[in-house]
Amino acid sequence: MSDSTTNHPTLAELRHTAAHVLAYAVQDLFPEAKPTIGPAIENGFYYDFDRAKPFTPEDLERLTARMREIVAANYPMTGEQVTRAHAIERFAGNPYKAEIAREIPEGEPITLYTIGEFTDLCRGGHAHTTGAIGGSTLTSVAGAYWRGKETNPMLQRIYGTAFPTQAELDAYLVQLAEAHKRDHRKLGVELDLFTVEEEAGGGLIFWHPKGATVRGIIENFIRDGLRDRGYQPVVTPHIVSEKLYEISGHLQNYQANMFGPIEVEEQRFRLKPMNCPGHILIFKSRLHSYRELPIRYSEFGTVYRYERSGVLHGLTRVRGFTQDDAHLFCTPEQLQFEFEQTLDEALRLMEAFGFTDFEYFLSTRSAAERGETDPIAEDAIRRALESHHLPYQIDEGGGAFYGPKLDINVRDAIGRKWQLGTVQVDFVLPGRFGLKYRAADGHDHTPVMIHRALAGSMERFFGILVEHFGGAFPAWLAPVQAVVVPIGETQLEYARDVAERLRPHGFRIEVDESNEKLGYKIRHWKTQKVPYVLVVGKQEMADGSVNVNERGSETKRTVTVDEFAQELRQKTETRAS
RNA sequence: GCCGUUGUAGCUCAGUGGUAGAGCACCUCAUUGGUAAUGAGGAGGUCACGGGUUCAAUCCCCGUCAACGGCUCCA
Repeated sequence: MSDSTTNHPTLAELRHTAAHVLAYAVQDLFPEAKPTIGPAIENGFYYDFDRAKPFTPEDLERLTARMREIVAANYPMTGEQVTRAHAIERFAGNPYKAEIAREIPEGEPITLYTIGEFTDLCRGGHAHTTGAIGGSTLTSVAGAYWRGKETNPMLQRIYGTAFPTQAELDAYLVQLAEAHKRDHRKLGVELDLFTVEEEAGGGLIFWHPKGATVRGIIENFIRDGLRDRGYQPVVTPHIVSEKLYEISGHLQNYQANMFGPIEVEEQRFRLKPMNCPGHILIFKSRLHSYRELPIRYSEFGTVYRYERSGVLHGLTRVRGFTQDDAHLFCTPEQLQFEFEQTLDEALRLMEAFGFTDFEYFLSTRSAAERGETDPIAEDAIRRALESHHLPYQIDEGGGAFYGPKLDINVRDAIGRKWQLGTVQVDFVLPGRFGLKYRAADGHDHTPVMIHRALAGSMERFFGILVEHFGGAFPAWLAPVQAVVVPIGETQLEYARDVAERLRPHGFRIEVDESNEKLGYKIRHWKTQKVPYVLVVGKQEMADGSVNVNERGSETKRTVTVDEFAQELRQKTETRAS
């Protein structure tokens, strides 16, 4: 790094500078706390301190006030290069800093940076002065292990964020509030979509009628795609003999994520953590000719994986979930085409659900796991990405234990990233299970497998959709598409009649039979984010119409029931947003 | 699992060492109201659970459980 401080700092440099400012403030107010490391991160920065007592929210307030003074003082950030011996001596009272100084490779410069009365061992990359920080705030405290290792001492981590201007900080805080409003856990309760029940245990999802309705629509969409691309449905058990997972390698490679054994009549069973072994057994149950390939088995397969209680989170990190899973068995020659078809289908799915911003990761197996087929598998993935002109990043060692994979991440409506689909190439499991097909040469050959889940898990996909749409599902997805609201009791029969005329079209229609005033009823359904409220009063009853109050629109219009049906049909068929 | 925070009505939250409150939601009655909250009444709580201190604990202390924020970001 040639220039370690700059007049036009990047956001990361600015935030790294803010981390120094925080450490300075901590040095002033809590001199006993030992600073360790404090990098910039995606949405701000943190700094870890070794201190016996945790920081309280009041401590954060005091620190924020002190940081403001340090920023206002506009201290210049000055750097100096020192010898290793000097650095180690300088931080003799701080074993963490001393450890870092000792570990800096020979030949790399060791630098100290100072603002005001605070000097830190630091690689550099800062704003020129503390005054460059226009807006900064501390957000939370958390425990964190030194260097992320559970066996190391726990430090106190303070999180914060910083921006060049106060206005940008304010905008960020507004975005945080927006994210909070869209939180699928909150909307899940408010819109009666799903719950996690304490009596049942964490990480297990109860889908209420409205959530299950949306899930059904998503599943139908996926099923249509599977049918069109020649997949066959299969169904496999949730619990099978442990022996199956010995053969597959899951017991050796995946045990930490599996629920423990269940013993029945001296046989050990396991809840399935993945669907592939089951699908493999179906493939293996009889001989296959090369003429049958590719064989594509699909299943909405529910799997159970052990996750530590502390990491469970709403619908996005759970212990039981259903994958839109499928396994393709093909010849090596067919691999490339099948992989590309799968990628096409993944893109069709995500675009239909309103995602436009994607990131692709090619995850390879770790050096220890790699075999001679890995380059072939990786090449298939790379060629598929390149033929689609899709940019991608490489995640080394992030692959499945049986092979490399392509992961697709999306950005939602407020810019957050989520991992959705995964497509994996597997030369390993077919061999382990002794899978064969009879080739044109009359000999048996081992097929190649593709594992793929495009939505990933129904739970996670649904949770992401809830946040993406902020609970306001487009008409084709909404659990209730329209509510017929009579103004007074005398229109109730007519309202029911309207609903009965719409339902045969397959529309999801409710009638508001409550004894409330019109304004109340409108408000209720608006807060429930129903796409259409159909108001019917004397006039509408007289001419067989409905007054359409559409979500997101101020204008009302009166149309016949048939006209409305046509409009809703059109929106549903085109999956209009 | 580990660190921190929080557990009071279905939800959001007040509150006190002397047996518990509001708003919304729910139920009943009146009202039949033309586009985001009609009025009145009612029901609803082992104050997360277990132990301790105290004449007395929802409140203080200890433990357990759960939820939430983190525990990947490397001077």
